Amino acid sequence: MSERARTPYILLGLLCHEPMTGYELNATIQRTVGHFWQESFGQLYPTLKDLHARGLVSMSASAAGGRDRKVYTITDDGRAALFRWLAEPPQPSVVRSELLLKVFLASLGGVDDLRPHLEAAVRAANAQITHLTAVRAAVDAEPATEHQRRCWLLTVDLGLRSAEATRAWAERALSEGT
Amino acid sequence: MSERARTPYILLGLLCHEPMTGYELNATIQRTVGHFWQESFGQLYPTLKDLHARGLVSMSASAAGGRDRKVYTITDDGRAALFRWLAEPPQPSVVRSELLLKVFLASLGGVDDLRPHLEAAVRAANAQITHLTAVRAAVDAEPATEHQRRCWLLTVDLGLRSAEATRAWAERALSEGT
DNA sequence: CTTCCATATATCTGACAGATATGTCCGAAC
DNA sequence: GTTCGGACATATCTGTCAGATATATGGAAG
Repeated sequence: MSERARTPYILLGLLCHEPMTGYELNATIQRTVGHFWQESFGQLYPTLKDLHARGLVSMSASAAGGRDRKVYTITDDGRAALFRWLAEPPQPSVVRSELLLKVFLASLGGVDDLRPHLEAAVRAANAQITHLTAVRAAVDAEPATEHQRRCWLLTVDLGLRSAEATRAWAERALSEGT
Repeated sequence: MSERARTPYILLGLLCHEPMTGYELNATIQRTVGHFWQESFGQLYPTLKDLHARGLVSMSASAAGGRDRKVYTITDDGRAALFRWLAEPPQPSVVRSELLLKVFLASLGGVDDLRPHLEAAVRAANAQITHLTAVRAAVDAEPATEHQRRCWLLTVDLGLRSAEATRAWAERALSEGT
């Protein structure tokens, strides 16, 4: 686990609130930050193992009672590592838009191929707006401090603005498409 | 090279315009689609080798005259593969915003740590807007058809809208920050 | 009673970014 | 005239990560 890895920190961040299993961590990520952050089990489980080996989390396994279950709890070292990382300037995200690539390359094959892609983009943006509006409503229902809700709503807000910008762009491109 | 790989297609797309070396392909990518697509040499050179092995591009090496130089030209098979891919619906991009992750987790450590990150985001958005405005001006100077310019400008336009949305969001977050 | 879904863990493959290594050619400073 | 830096040019290696796959349990619906 080098400098660049970020999976450790989202896990440490969520474990600050309460101890969880890997499965629960994944579900929580999807529910709370799924609109701007994804994790996969292929990344999650090895990272938890590594975090445990480095003493940033502690683990309590309960194979008894049938179902496998490993509950992870953040340690003081883990909290320290997280806060150190949070203070560092965030690295710019690597963007790779397949939609825009196809728009750019559409100059090769005619705009007719492009229309379905733009229509799909409008539908996706609308779905995203619907989803984020529901998330925004859910945040208020969440048992959390006012400050926590404000930070969370901030992330939802940028998601909404981006989705709306994308929708407006795609609709304009469709109406202009000669 | 599986179904999911997209590096091959940007290379094929650019080689539709003119034969190029790997180095020139990288420079062209940065100049034309750098605002929404990046490539690295570690991905580019092996992909060109593979594309050649599969007969989607032809290669003409000229080690003579000192400097190494391999010029790649797209084949009919390459063009066919590209157009097949362009017709497929674009896969949604995986988003992973380190800035938003730190905003979300800021509920743990106080907003004071957040302000420098938001100020950096405003600066980055301004830089991006400046850059894309310059790109937009450069597109008109480019020797290309009207249709090509339209497709290209469309990608620049979404970049500008996104950057403006991000700037507005970050400025609002800063002014609201109690 | 079995089929389907949520819970739960784990590994493997392939895509990809970033770093590193190596070497040439050319123009400018010195 | 030579050395130094930057553009040109190729290539590989490491580590991060997404997605697919494998495996197994418990509970609810049918």
